[in-house]
Amino acid sequence: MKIKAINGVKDILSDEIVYWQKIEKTARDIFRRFGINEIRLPILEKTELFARSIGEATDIVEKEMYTFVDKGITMRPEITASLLRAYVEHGLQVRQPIQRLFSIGPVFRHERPQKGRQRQFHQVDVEVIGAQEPQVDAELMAMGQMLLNELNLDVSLEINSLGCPECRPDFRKKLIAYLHERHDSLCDDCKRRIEKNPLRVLDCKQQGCRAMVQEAPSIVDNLCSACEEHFAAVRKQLDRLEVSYTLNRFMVRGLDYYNRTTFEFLTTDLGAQAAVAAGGRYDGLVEQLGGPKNTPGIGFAMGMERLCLLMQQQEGQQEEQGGADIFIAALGEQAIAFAAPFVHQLRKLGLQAAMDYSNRSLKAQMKQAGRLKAGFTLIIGEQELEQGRGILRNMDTQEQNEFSLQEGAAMLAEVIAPDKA
RNA sequence: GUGAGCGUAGCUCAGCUGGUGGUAGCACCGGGUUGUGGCCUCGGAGGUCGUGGGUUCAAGUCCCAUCGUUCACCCCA
Repeated sequence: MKIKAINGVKDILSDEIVYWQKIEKTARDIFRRFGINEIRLPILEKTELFARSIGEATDIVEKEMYTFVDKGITMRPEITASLLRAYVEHGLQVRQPIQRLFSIGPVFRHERPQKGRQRQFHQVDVEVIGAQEPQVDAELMAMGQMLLNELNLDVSLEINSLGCPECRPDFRKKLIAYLHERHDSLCDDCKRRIEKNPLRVLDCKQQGCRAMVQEAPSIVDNLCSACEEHFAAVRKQLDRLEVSYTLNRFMVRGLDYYNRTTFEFLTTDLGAQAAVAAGGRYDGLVEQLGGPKNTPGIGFAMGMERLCLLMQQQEGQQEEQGGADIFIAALGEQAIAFAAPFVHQLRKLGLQAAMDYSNRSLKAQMKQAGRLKAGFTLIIGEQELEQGRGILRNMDTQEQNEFSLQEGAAMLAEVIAPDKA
């Protein structure tokens, strides 16, 4: 019985890794421009951290966490909580009142896997802690859009406001009352949601619920004046930054800590998994985790596997893996003995150099060189070794020249890759 | 947790109403080229048809179970 990877996790093989590297490289470059610094966080945290931040009654906490019950430790189902924990723990606010941080890594949720959804997946997470201005909300969305644009991805931005502890309870009551009146026309899931998470009904995919929800009271029409003002300013700023978006009055969040601005970057190309990035404001969460009072915050996370899928899917984008600078084909034990240190020297000089020790036929070695996408092949046989001259073949042009082995690796590097040597 | 589909070579898949598993494609190895890759050509290796039962003279094919997997629901990046 072969041992296979467990359900919901995936090996990322090297031909796919180019997409991951591109995402990370692009993200890091953009974060640099926006003054967002990296922070690396543990994957394991006290279970309580997630229960308190994400919410005891959320699906994530209730049934999706990988928890070592006997140790009270959980593998993070998201990054925001960990990042805020670190912020509070190290008192980062005293170094710089507004902290702009990002973190990249795996997160874990025990859900049934499907397209674009795994049990171990990876997020690029960005948080701006300590700034309450609506311009920050807009800036973050503009940055998200810039990032996705630079990855050549075609996505749309939807935004909404969820209000705050001032206005949401009233709206919630209003909505519950509305839903109760129409209880019979709701789907079974939504009947259940009325008490548990009434806002969720707004986001239901069932036709019947959808139609009914059109007439339902919407959050944006029931914001308190402070929230309304904030949201209006966010939208105004988005316009100034020329970020196009649509208002989705029915967008809600699955995590309890969100308030005011929420947003999602969506695609129609990933089946049921529309959101490639999502986030929102969480004023109050930092305080709730023991941090300074009235610390606002906002952030979002991007799903890396979803981005990878999209990159591969949209416009057949393909990332090419770079090839070797040179392959040394050595024929015979003596040539192999000579070539090995030569290859080592080339590597020291910064070139990607390769050879094969198994003394295979030249044909086989040429084939291998081709597979490695080598720019050049240096052929060293018994004869060449005796004469001190290798045959240097340009693999693209098929041109061949003699190369005097006495000239050494540095000269060879100069010839084949002057930019690297 | 719920529902549906699919498990045949490393990968992608044929295999009809049951009758000996395919010169299949890609990839791999070797020959054609006594020492030259990609293209071509010839050959080779690679499988207990997911597993366990059942029906049958006979099961990759039908039935049941089980495991795995995919998609969808729930939920979410």
